[in-house]
Amino acid sequence: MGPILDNEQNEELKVGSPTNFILLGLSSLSESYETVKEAFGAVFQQVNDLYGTSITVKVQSVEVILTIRIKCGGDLKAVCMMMGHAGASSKMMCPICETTKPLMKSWDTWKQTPYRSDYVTGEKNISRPPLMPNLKSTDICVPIVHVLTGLTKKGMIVLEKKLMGEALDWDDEKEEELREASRLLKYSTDGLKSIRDFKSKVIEVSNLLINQSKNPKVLSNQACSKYCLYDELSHDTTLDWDQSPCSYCSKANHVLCTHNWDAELLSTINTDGFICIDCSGTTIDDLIGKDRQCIENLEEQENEFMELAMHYDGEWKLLSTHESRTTSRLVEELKQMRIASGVYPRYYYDDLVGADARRLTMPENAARLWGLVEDEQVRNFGISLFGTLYELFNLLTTEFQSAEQKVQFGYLVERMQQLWATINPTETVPLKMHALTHLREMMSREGHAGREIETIEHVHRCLNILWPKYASVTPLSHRLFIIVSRFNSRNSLSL
DNA sequence: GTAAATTAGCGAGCTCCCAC
DNA sequence: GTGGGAGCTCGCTAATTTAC
Repeated sequence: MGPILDNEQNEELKVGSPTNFILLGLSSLSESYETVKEAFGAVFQQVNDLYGTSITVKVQSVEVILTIRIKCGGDLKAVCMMMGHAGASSKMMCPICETTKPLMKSWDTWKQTPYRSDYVTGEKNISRPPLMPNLKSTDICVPIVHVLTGLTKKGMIVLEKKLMGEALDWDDEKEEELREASRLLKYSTDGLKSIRDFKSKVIEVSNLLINQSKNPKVLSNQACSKYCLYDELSHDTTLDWDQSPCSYCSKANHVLCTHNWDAELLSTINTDGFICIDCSGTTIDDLIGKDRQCIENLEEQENEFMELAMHYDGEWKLLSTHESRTTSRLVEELKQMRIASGVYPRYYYDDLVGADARRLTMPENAARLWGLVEDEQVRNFGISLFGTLYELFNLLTTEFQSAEQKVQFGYLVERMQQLWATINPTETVPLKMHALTHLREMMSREGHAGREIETIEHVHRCLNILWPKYASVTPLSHRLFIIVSRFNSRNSLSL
């Protein structure tokens, strides 16, 4: 809820600042009519009852009576929901006026926009009771930037379909070369990454093999004497084999084959917890079986290691042409390749359209885009269209208090609609273009206050970010308290 | 200078609703 | 039942920043 005061406090109010807003409620439910009504029905009822009532306030020490006005705003979907409207796809698609879709199919009739006089459930696509029935159609405000950016984007899509196919004369063969280069680049970068991963895998496997083969507890002296091919060496008296006493008795019957182990390695062996054959209750056959299993496991590990090593060799040979080329360099090479191609590939076009819609309102960008179009007349209209949008955005950054600024706003909206109709004479009028007409009237009537509605969209976005951020805070009432505290009485909101 | 981490932007896919 | 328009979320990618 945002109070907009027409007194000396006005100077401190910043358009679009959370300072102007008091958060009355918060819900993580879906934006459907039923859930919103269930969650906030009582609040809407109270606000609705305030409509048209009077309060006495002091303005410069003089008591004056003010009549409370209630304004409803948000994106078109939210406005439709508030007024019980069926939605933008319905026949009488506008929640503010009684225009119909058929009228929108012609640029000659689309401006017939008689305001709705009432909101009767079951009539004129009002499918549910309005959440605030006291509100009139003139109380509905449309978020300005929301509409303008939407139109910018929509305009680009329409123009893309109509004009770009003809405007860009590209070389399909060359484009395929670039696609191939992109695929190679991806393979190269993935390959370089896989080599890094492989190196760490080699280290991991090596450590595993060393650790496993270091375990002396596997081989008992008896088992070793039967199994090991170097039995005669296993009793080498130059080595002290009996350094591993049993944990439960004094026996130290652990022996290792000298073929595999030298004194230095033996000194690194940890024999803590060793249990002799007698105390462990195992048989010689058990131990031999265990030994065999151990050897097989070792062989499996070695085979895996060798396979990886061979794979590594193959990978490296394949990627040797990219030796010393880092990811960044490869990316840069591809960029240069694209530039050197000498055509306007779709990549270039994608970059242009993929940018923020607002960026396209800059005259130089509009000129850059329209420079691609051969048709001089279309180019001129296009530049004018985006130039007009640019001027509209600029006007919104002003105080927007003087009559001249309001007239200028109306003129720019009119000009934009004319240009749009000239460029897209056979296109159905987009809903946001229709909303622009209401927006023009609203800005003229409400002045700078009309822009406050835009803040609602900002608030919506901020809350969508804040809510999951505090998801772990319980109980729910505490979470709500934190979020509301962050929101109310702040000059700015940092997320 | 390079790699890792972070951030912003975009498109696919979704729901909802209505017209045909 | 199908298609279209509106807006939303999610995941991917590119751009940017930060760390080494």
